[in-house]
Amino acid sequence: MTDYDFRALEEKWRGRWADTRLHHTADQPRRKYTVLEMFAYPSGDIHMGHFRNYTIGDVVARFKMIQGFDVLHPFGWDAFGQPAEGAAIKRGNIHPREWTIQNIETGKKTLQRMALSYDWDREIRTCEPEYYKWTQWIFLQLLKNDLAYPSSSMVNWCPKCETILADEQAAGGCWRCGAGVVKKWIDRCWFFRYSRLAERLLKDIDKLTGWPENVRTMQRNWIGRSEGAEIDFTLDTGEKLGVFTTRPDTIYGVTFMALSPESPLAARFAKENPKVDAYIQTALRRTEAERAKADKDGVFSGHTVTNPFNGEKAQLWVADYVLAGYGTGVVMGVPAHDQRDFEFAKKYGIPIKVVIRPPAEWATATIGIGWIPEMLAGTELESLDQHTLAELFALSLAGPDAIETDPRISLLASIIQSKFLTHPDHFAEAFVDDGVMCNSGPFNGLMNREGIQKTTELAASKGFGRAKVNYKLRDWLISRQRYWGCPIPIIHCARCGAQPVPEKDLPVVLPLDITNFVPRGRSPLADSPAFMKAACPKCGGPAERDTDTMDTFMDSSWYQFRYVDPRNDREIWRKDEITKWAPVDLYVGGVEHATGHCLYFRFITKVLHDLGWCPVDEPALRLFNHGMVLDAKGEVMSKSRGNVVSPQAIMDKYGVDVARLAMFFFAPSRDEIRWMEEGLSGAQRRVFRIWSVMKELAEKTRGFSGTPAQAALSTSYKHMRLEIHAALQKATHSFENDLQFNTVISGVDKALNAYDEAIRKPPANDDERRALREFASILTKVLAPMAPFLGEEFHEWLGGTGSVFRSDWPAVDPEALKTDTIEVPLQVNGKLRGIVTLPSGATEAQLREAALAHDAVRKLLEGKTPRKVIVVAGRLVNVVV
RNA sequence: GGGCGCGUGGUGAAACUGGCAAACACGCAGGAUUUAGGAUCCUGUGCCGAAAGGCUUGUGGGUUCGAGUCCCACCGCGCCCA
Repeated sequence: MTDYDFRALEEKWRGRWADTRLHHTADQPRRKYTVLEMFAYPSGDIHMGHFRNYTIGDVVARFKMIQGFDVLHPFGWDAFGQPAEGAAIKRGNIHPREWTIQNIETGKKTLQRMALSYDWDREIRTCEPEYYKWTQWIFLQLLKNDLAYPSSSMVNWCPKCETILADEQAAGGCWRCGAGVVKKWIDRCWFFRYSRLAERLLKDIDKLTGWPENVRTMQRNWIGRSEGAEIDFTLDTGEKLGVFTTRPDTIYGVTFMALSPESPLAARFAKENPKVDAYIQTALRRTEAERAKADKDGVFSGHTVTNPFNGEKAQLWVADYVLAGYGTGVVMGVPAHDQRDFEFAKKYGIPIKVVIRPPAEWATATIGIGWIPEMLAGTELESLDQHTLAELFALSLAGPDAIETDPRISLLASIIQSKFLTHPDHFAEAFVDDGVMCNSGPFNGLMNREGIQKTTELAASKGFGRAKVNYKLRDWLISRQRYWGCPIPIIHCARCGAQPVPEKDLPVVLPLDITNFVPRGRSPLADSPAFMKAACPKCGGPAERDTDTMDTFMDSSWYQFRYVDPRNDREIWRKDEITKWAPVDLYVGGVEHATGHCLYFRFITKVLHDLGWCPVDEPALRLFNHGMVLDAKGEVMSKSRGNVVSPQAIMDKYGVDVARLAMFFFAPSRDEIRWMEEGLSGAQRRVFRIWSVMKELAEKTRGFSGTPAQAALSTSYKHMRLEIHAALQKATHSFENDLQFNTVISGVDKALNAYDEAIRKPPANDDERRALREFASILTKVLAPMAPFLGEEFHEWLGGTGSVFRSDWPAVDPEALKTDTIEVPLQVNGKLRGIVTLPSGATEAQLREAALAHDAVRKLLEGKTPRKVIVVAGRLVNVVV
């Protein structure tokens, strides 16, 4: 039976923490540590994923507290967003704000139960004017520094949410509802010049040594830097048409050009050609996924372009495999050397012109030559053997250029040119590898890698092209046609155009008297005359407010630093406050934010740094991605599956400490875990055991303190001491580095097992009593970050005054980790054949001697001298026969 | 298709810079105690084998005195990007 009563324990310590303001942030930190978990979107109550995320951060925060750091560990709410409107529409009688606040209150209560060491005085909520005033202020700073601009544009549009999405939110379907994303023209929307910082965001990834390698790679790919050239083609209307390509070496292979359906030029052609118009209409209604399909299609625009390198004309098509975001929205079609162009050309019978000569093996294997002999019937090439034919064929792909080397090629080449190259059916795929340039005028014979440079140089010298770096990263479109978000602080005046709201007039308050949130393709704010009506800040004349609200990723792009001075209404924060706490030392959250939030968050940090508001230009030194919490079958928990485990129910039944320990023991923090009930009973048993051990120890060792004399301890007490110091070492390392709390707990278990073994014999002297006391003391400290209530209670039992989190972290005693003897495995030819016990200090010679004297080893040696004996000091001996 | 990561007992997992694979638990089996137990304690538990012994970290190669760990190929799974 146990008298462990978690309810009483929790109540007692929660009260003390409140009374002593334990989690209050220091005003003047000496040694600071800032730990942040990604804040929560308040939808319903806190779930298991949150529970895991936040307890992981809490362990580190509490560990740092015991170590004597002044910790900033705050929490807030990502409180704007569409689900609030969805709930309002569905239920009819609740306002998004009301729904949000209710959820925050519910969630906050749960978090407070979870014993998280948050300083709630610093709580922030992005939907409150005191917060979003500064979101708007940041917008104005961006505008002032030419980092924000208005535009009309073809945008990603989610037909279900009826709003614009940024590229990263549209990839693979709407990030929020999953619906297929289509394109739509929007007359007025705001962009941030993300691309202007692309190079810095990329380069500084190198500085993020505390970030997981996969996130760094994902960000690099996302930014997608590519080097190439921009070549000006001439449209038949006389206009220039700039095309970005990474393969200027294939410029002579251009047989067509393709425009993305969302490009303004395509829109223009649509007006003069109904077929083009019809195609664009269809294409824009397709989702990204549909557009990425294997079967490429397009329509001839009716126009041609001229290649400045050779004056050749190429048809200009509109094709939806060309994405608006790539370069200028035009690609040059080189079917012989690009797989997508190849498929497109094949479908529409566009010629394929080889300009990089593939090796013979490739040509015969991928193109196939079986069709050739038929064409050669009746010519002098009729009797060629397969091998020669293959070689000649590969050479002939270079066309007339290769004629001189062998007259037979001339004939074959002419067949190839006339029959084959215009009938691409024979090709199986494009040749995309490196090779020698051919059919490329002055560049013939160059390796194509070199050709990339040479063609670019030629274009530059002639003025029709230039070297260029392109990024996949597009500017960040932040306008959303939704109600529940931060209003964009812009006033539109018929005379003066878009004018920023003066800083003194911030915040532009989101009106609360809106009742209809049903998406109609425009912001509900447009229907509020009271909100819309404004005076132009420039001319004072009648004007209208911008109807849109900002992408909620904007709210979360700067919150990390608002915690340093969350109630400031005069400036975003006092500069000395941010200097105290920035950067974040540890940021904990899910990997799903790798390229979205985590990149925005870096972007805004850099902007604020450049403007002098932030001492660092990277927000977080270290990022830790925890694993997901799945159900017992390994499936994602969701309401629709009906497999949701609620942290509330677990805490009701087992208490917070048990719930936390169970979670930690399942797997390392970075791995996904399956939530299984057995884990809870196991954790509960462990807590009962620790409770009774501690109870006994607190009583029996009262009055003892200090380090026991190692020599006075019996073997089992020495071993107990070794295990508790090993656990301490493990904890010290793990709480700081890998966050593998499961191994810390197993270290505790091992120590407890060693204790059970030792205590079979009652302590024989005061040093053994001291060892027991030390054991209890270390156990308390190791446990405290993970199970804070137990930590506090045990600390008190051991006579500690004040909180365990204001005590100190014990040092590992190297003496305790030493053993008198070591067990040395003996191997013969790498196979384990025996174990000898030797004194710890045994020399290499002694190890060698002991090994060779060992029965099993001698038997296998059969009197022969070993060829070699490998002795690894303190580890093992391997005898090689 | 490209990039990254991961494959270890019945289960969750452990293994520092290559050095006794399976720590620590869960489960299971046997025992003790108990009015009882889904409580507690003890013992056992990778596989094959009666044992001696042999085998074992997805599969196949390689490097090494020695490989879960390093290298190559393949299979399977996951994530991200196309």
